[in-house]
Amino acid sequence: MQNTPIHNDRIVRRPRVTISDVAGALGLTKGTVSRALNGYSDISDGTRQRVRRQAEAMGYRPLAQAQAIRTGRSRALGLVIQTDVADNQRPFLSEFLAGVTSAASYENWTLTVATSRGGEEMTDTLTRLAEERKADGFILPRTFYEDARVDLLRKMDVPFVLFGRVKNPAGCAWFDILGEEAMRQAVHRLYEHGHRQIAFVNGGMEFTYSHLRADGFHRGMAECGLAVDPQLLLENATTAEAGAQATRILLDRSNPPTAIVFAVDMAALGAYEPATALGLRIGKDLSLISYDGVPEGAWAQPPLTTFKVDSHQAGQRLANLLIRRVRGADPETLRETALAELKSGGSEGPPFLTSAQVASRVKTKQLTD
Amino acid sequence: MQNTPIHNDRIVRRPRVTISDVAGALGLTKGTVSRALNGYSDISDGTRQRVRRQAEAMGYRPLAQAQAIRTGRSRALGLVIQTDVADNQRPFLSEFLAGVTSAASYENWTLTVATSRGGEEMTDTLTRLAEERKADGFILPRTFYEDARVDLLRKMDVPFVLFGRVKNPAGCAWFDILGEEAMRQAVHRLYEHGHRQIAFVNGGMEFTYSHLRADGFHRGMAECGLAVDPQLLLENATTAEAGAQATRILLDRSNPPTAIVFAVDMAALGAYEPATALGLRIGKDLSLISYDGVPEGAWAQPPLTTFKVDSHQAGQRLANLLIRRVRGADPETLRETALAELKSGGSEGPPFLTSAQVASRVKTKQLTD
DNA sequence: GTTCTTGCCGAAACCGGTTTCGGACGGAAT
DNA sequence: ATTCCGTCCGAAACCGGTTTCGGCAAGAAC
Repeated sequence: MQNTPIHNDRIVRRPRVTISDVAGALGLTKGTVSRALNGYSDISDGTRQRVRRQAEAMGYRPLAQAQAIRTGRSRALGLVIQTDVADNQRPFLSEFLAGVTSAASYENWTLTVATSRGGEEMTDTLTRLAEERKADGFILPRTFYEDARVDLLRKMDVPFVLFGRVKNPAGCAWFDILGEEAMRQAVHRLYEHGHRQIAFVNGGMEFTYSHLRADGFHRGMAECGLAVDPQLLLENATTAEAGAQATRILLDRSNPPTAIVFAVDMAALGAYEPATALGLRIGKDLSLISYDGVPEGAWAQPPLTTFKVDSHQAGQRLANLLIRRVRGADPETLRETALAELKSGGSEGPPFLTSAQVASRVKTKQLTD
Repeated sequence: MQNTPIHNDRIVRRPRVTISDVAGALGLTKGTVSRALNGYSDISDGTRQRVRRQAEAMGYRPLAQAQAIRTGRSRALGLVIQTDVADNQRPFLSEFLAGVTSAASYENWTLTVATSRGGEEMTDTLTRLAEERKADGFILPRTFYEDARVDLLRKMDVPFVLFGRVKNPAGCAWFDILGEEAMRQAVHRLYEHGHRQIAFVNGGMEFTYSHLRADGFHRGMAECGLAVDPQLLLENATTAEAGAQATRILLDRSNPPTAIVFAVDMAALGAYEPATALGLRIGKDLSLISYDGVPEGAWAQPPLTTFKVDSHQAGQRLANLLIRRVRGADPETLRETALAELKSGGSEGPPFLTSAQVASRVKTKQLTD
């Protein structure tokens, strides 16, 4: 009997054009062809041209896997999505992926995706993907202020780019949307509407974006000559429930806000229910401006005014940056930012009530319930 | 000067444990170790045990890329997401990916993701991924009734599994949610509420699911002893706009429905605006039941009653099926289905009006506008 | 006319695996 | 004591690329 493996395998698959085929057709050796295509300096221009043309004509495409075992690089980007956090980025995942893969495939790269819940699994997954060379580098979405992934990849000397920023930016490349600028503009917009009592509900302080957006809010307030009332600052609201809770707290203050800036859409969406229950009309008695541009916002009544993030662009830029990073560019030269775009939805406008009137309406409503 | 490539490259990366390391530690050759680990019959049980243990102890993990250049398989699943269709699956992409990658990584496989707009690019992308062996097989989401991807992969003899079904199922493996069963139950539920005039708004007829859901609707109607009024059947509504348009048409009939079954959530969400504008209260004067479970549904007032799909499970099962398929299993043995789960939201209930009363209210409203 | 460069390419090793082939060894049959 | 046959492993080829090394030929320097 023949010597056979236990698993019986499928065979076939259309033969590919190999580098030897190209070399044979030109009467060269495969080593020469390889050097010609990879831009080595010891190949004459004439030969290089001939090789390029022939390879093109025969439809030769190097097998990334075969290259990888020698070079260690397989022309694959890595993306590990964390599935256990309340991630307002999720609705945009499709567009984000489209951005990443379109930029990647333009350079003939591909994208390897994995998921993880929790930091433990994240470390394992990143390590495994890097060691098995399923990814030459990583895009790290949703950065934390102090990010364990960054430490890990730095230590392993694996290239990466951040979607977002981090506390210690040394050696980091990134793309980010300037959320601080959006928050600043939100304050200005509300100020121009006539609001003076403006609250800010931030996201989770473990994320970098929360620190930045808080900065932006404070800057905006300062520029408008408004004092920030610590009573009107809340944190850690990334879900509708948390947003609702925050809204109730704010409206229960002695000097309730006439407008609230939310760092996160999902939290802002939570404001509708308690505000309505207290007899306050969104966009009139209570104005909201938020950030992200989640599709749910368009379905709220009135639709949520928000700063929308262009996820497709983000993915595209990140892929581009990472490819350059893997090819050896200095990370500190690979830093780009973009602005979020205001999508006015009707959840903000000139105040119909003063803070005092809001307070008394809330009191009244609470007594009658 | 040295002979150097144009791109200067990064070096290093922590050394891996190779098969030769394992072989050396045992005083065997790497060929023997390879056969031992791959279950060849010409290795004694004793040796196999020793090799297994040693490999485990040293933390040896074969490099999929290196295996691939000989075997043609790289332990990678392929997923190409079409980004140009109105895809109500998109909100679930994150969960779907989590399902796929968790099942894949359990078997030490990875996932390669690409996107495409349009069928042309789809063909190119699938071909490229298969030829470059970035994927050993594909998960095909969102199947069409007649699906070009299936024809292509059949011809190239590349393994695949469908998320959904197709017209000609020969040689196809799949996982699918029984949308027809959901539609059937929707009719029953509305019938029990007391509805007799039930409309059906289907999705795009190029998709298989639309044919199946139509079947389910008809079966449900027949089981309830209700005749299907062709005037109350519409198609090709997959967006809110299309759903709104369909709703206006239906309510303008001489015998308008008291309840509408939608094949797609996004279309159902479009019904709220025109119904409200015509003075009809959703869940009372007009009942809605739909399918998908998109998050937006929970934000509608009242929340949309819908059959929710478990995307995580779907991804998991599909990954599992595809791995078995690549390993050589007969595709016709790889077919699984699951049921969607009803998520009651308040958009349906006993009818407050008869069809005639709906008609007259619509007429009145239209005249006064 | 040598010798020294320099430009350019072939040859071969190498990457980390898989697979084929053949032979050493031991026990059973003759 | 041969012969024969399995069992089990080493050796080497192979997959499709990359990279090192050495050498040949032509032109420059002497």
